[in-house]
Amino acid sequence: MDADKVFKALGDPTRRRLLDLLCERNGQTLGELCDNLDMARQSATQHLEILEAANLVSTVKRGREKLHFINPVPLHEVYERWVRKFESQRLSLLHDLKKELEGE
Amino acid sequence: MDADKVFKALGDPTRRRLLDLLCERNGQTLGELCDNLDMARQSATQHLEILEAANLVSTVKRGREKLHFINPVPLHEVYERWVRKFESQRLSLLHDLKKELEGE
DNA sequence: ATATTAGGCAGGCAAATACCTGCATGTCAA
DNA sequence: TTGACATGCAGGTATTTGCCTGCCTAATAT
Repeated sequence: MDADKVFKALGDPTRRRLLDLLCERNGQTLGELCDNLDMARQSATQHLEILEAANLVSTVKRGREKLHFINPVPLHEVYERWVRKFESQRLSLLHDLKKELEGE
Repeated sequence: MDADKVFKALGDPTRRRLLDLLCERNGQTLGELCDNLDMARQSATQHLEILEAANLVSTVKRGREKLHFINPVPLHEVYERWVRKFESQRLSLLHDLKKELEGE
């Protein structure tokens, strides 16, 4: 997994919206996704390309349509490698702050 | 929580590195953090400002030093609102794909 | 067969981003 | 008090990003 691509992909609200849309109904076409986006089709295409490069979305061609499927695996890996690590610090934050304010 | 600020903040590798550094040792000064970054001090400052605006880092002044503390709460909220939601789709992906390829 | 529809390709532009340098301020220590 | 050190402030620039328009191809429908 390319963590940088995943984080960059998630860094844009339009792309998170796309993932949301696919979460509501998986396998939507480009056109269907565009209907919910308020931007030109080509702009949406570029966002979907970024999501695909990050492996967050997979596509399948069916006739002249392109179907989009969400892939949650990279998100889980991001969580495992990044979020959990920082969560374990949670309880110690206030303690650290206090110690520092007291001049250690 | 401003989800957009958090995601944007996490979208840069330098800022993730900063969080990593603070995870190793909380409460580091700007100078200490810079020593591990290979960029000008002012660049690091800008990254830290973004992390602070996203509430991922809190700072305390002690004399002429500025101490930085990681705040894992927004990360947990991001996980709750975003990652878990998509994880629940995991098992259905292959099923959806199969269905679509068969022409539904 | 031809019109319509779904999507791809190429290029162009303005704003945001991630760097930088130079100078100013405030704190500590000799 | 004066020099060294930690950080803040103010631009300046090159690259990336997100959006667009215009045209092209391929598949379906009439």
